[in-house]
Amino acid sequence: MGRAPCCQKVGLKRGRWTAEEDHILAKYIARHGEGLWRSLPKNAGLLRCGKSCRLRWLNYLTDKVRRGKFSREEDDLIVKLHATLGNRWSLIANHMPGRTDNEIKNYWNAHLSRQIHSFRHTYTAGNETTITIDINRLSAASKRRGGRAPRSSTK
DNA sequence: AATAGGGTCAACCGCTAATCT
DNA sequence: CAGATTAGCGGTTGACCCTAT
Repeated sequence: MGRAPCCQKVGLKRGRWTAEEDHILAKYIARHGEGLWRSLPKNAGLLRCGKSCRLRWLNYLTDKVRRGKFSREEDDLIVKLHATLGNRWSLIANHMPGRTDNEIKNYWNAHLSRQIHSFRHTYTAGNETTITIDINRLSAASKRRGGRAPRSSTK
C-alpha cells in the first residue's frame, strides 16, 4: 500500500513557513509558553502538525538562537566535539549556546565534513585547544537517539 | 543572457524513549 | 502492568540560491 503520511497530515500544511505563520506561532508562545506541541496548532489556529511547530520554534523563532556565521573557534569546537561524541548533535549543541542541533548538523554535513582532512591537518599542526565535556550530561543522555526528554528531576 | 549543475539549509520522516491512562 | 500518547533525535530530502558555462 502507498505509505500514508506519518500523522494526520491530511489538510495540514507542510513545507516552508511563511512570515505570517511565524507571527502566529511566536505570538501564541509568548502568551502561553512553550510545550503542549500536539494541541498548540489547534489552539493557535495553525494548519500545521505539532511537530512542525516545535521544530520551527526551537530552530528558528526562539531568541535563544542567534543564527550568525560560525566563527573559526566554533568550527574548531564542533570538530573536536564531533570527534568525541560522534553524531550526537543534541549533545554537541548543549556545549554551544545559541546554536541548535539542526544548525550544527547541517553545518557539519555541508561544510566541515567535506573539509575534515584539512581541518585535521590544521589542528594537529596548530596550537592545541582543550575542550571540556560535561560527563554527567553525557552519561545521562548516553546513546539515545530520539525519545522524550526525562521530566526535569523535580518530582 | 540564459540555464544547467552544485551547494545550502529549512523542514520532513521514521524511529526511540518517557510519560500517561 | 500494558498499550496509547507525546516529545525529541538524527538521517535525509528537496526547494531555493549561487556560480560556471
